[in-house]
Amino acid sequence: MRLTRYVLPLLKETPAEAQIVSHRLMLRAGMIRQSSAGIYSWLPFGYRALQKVERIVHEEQQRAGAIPLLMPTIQPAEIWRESGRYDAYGPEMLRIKDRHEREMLYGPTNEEMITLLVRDAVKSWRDLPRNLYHIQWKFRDETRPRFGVMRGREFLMKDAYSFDLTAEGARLSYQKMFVSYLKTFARLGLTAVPMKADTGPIGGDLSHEFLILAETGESQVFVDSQLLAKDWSSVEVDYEDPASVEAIFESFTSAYARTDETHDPAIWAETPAGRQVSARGVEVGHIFYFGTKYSEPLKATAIGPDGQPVTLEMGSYGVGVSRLLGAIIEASHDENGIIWPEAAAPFHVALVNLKQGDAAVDAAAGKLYAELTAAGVEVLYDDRDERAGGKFAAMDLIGLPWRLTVGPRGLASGQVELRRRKDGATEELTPEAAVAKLVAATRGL
RNA sequence: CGGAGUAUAGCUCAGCCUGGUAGAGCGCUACUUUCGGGAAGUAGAGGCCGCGUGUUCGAAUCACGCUACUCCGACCA
Repeated sequence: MRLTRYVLPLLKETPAEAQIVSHRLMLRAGMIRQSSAGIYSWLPFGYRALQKVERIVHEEQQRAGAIPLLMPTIQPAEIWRESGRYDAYGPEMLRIKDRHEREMLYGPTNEEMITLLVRDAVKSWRDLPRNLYHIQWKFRDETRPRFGVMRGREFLMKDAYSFDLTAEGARLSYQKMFVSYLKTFARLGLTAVPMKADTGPIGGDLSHEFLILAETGESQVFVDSQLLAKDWSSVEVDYEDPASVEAIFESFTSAYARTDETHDPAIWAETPAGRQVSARGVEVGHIFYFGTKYSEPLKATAIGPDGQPVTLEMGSYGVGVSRLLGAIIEASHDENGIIWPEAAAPFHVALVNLKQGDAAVDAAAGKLYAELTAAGVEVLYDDRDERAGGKFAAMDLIGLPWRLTVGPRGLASGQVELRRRKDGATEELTPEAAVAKLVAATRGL
């Protein structure tokens, strides 16, 4: 993409409303603009990042056996009456009426809707287990939205729902999603620590929140450093093998990791003092096993092998996709701007033409742009007629993983400059070598 | 939902106390010089001063009402 043909409204100064760094940087980098409290437009650059994250979530869900579908944002009130949640949900639910005075709502979550779909579509134990998910906008009318997309009212969420014949089966479904979350967050360059969460009336140990450690996190967390020291980036699993899934689940849940909600000082004390890490965290995922809480009132059953109907065992699994964008930036930035993890970066490379209008530089940069693009590398080509300092500052702000600089000085000796955003590592190399290196570095993203 | 604030140019803000027809910096447009880490000059464009009512000869400024937004707290992917 040529910057002169793009829409990337960068802000030099920090907008007054932004309190935390990710919100400031998302506004300054031209990713989002607020529409009303807790509701945002995603500008082209932010939308690309959102799509990158979405794609990774899709891939890891499907790898774990979940099946994508798409349910509506607007739901009829009656299905919530059927589950008994319509009155219980409270003012967080945005309730609306259509022209026929029918009561509708903007979905804050989809348990009812998916349960009804599955009730009609799944009749036999042979059709189980199943896990269905979608990535869809949700609305929760929070009393106090804040922190940009970290706590919006409208937000993009991945929600998966598992259906099993038995509680043991549901446990495996739960563990598969658990592992899938580990892999999803790892691909995004994040360490999202699974923490024991409240299970409500169901009880048991099958609810976890995944939190990214960040100073601006909303929750206080307590974690055994041994858990943080694990290798998060190369979790290998065979989803077809329950023992493999279980082993990973066990290895990531054995050490102490809790938020202030479930924190128990007595148990915490059993963790050696030298390993006790207390920090702040941002919740980016939450998974539950809740048994027949919805299948019971909504009468979702399947005929078992013995010919008798069985009420389905359910779990639900959420990832705050739009929130993840904020969380990634909270976890990865410096004083100059965003530092995108490679997998989430809106573009792979910022190609900087230092002397727009100079025939030799234009030609060299244009050739690099064409070759990289043809090779599948996503390039944002800064072909604006700006001074070097302004371009560098802008590119630092938007934080693409690589910056390839072409200028008359280097070109005189046949060199271009390749700089890595995350550590500033810089090298001079030929344009051909730069293309080769970038193609190799971005392969498989 | 309790408490506290804010609303003036695209952004950051001044002006309001003490009423007299709208300001700065950045950004934007044109030109000149400059040009490898946010350059300088000159000339421009850009405002129902959140909305309404009232007071007044006259309201960005005073009074009342409303709306939106932000912050602190209680709650949430």
